[in-house]
Amino acid sequence: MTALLWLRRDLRLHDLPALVAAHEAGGDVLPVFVADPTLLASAGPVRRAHLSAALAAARESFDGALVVRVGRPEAEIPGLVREVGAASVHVSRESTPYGRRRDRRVERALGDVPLVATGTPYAVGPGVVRKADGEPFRVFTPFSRAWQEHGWPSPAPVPARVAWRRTVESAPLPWDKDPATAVVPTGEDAALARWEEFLEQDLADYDRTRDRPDLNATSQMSVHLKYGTIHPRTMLADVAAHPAGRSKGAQRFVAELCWREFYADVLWHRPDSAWADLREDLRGMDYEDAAGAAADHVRAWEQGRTGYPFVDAGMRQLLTEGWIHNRVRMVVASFLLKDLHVWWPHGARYFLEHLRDGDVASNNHGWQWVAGTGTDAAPYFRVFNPVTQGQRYDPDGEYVRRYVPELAHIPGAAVHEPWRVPDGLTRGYPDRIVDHAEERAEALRRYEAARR
DNA sequence: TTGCATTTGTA
DNA sequence: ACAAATGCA
Repeated sequence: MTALLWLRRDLRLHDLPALVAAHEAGGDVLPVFVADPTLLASAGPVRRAHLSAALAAARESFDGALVVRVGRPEAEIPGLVREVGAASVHVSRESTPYGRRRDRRVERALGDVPLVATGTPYAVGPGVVRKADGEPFRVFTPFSRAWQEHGWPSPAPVPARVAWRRTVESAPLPWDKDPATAVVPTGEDAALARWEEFLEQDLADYDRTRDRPDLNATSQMSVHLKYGTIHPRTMLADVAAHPAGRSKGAQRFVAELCWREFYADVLWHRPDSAWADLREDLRGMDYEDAAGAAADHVRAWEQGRTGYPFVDAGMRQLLTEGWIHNRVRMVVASFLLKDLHVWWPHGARYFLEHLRDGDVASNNHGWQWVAGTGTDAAPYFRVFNPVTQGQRYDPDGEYVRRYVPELAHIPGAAVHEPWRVPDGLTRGYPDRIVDHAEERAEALRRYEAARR
């Protein structure tokens, strides 16, 4: 008897309840990944290349047994079940709108063979934490308190001596590596190695260093959470057992993990919030046409040529590394939304295409947070100043100079305002495409008009 | 009902 | 200091 272990965003061996369930089914286990053309279509070359590398690493973790198929899951999974005579298919429960629809389709196509969901990619399953009246939370802080009080189980043990099924042909991994991917190690071993490094070097001071993109002090674990090369429950257990586990830094790190859980919970309750404004009263807001009148502005934003160095450094980090520091994500998002008056889904789609850690729940709700259309009250003051943000969080200008070579000749914090430096704009760096003070006022006007 | 909290900007 | 909206207990 064979149990299929269908991996989606769980490319690991440790702390994987669905693997425990597949093993306990009693026979051998066949791990499979289905490369779904629908999901691949929304991913740019960086994410596809990273997925390919993660699959290659997972195949090693699974002792060579991982089978990869390319096609629609509702065809590939039942086909593989027939091919090997599997009695059950085991997965982690999915919580995104597309994933939930897909799993319903696969369940129907499987007929009598059960699709068994065990666990989720979260410490607490989306939909579980509720207010006293049973309704979901709409604000992060109360959610995080209830989430902490609810708690989570210990990491799941790796079953001893899993009998991997090996008689099945696998498709080759169909995507090429790209230069950016080579610099970010992937796979379960790499995830654990990076995690240990972060615990040792940066956890204790995380509350003070996390907002500094010049320091490389963040965990860089988002990509590992995205592909499931580590489970957040493992991370929470390691933080709790760490000497600095009760420090301000550790508390802050746990809060960041909680943001991920909160946004998955919001998406669980409101699948439409992936691409539509949660706040209905702001749905009539006046936006610029990103493909029409604002096309030149949008292209400048995408290419990192807005004339605002902190914004441009972030957008160039995205293009070269497939990743942006979180503080800078908020600043570049605010610039597209509040300075260029473009609707947030345009930015969210661009991020998902280019970010190697692109995750619908975290990414799109993060964009809604910046837009002020999301779950938070208090959007009225949420217009980031691209210059003062740079001066505050990149105080020596090192982050800007790292990504914007046309400004490398300007020392110190002066790099944040090259238009005030005599030879600041002489090496090909553009002048500001808009005046921030004017556009901030315009954004507030549009916000007020929409609410009336 | 009322007090509290809110990844910020400008004065 | 204050802006000034909203969810939550």
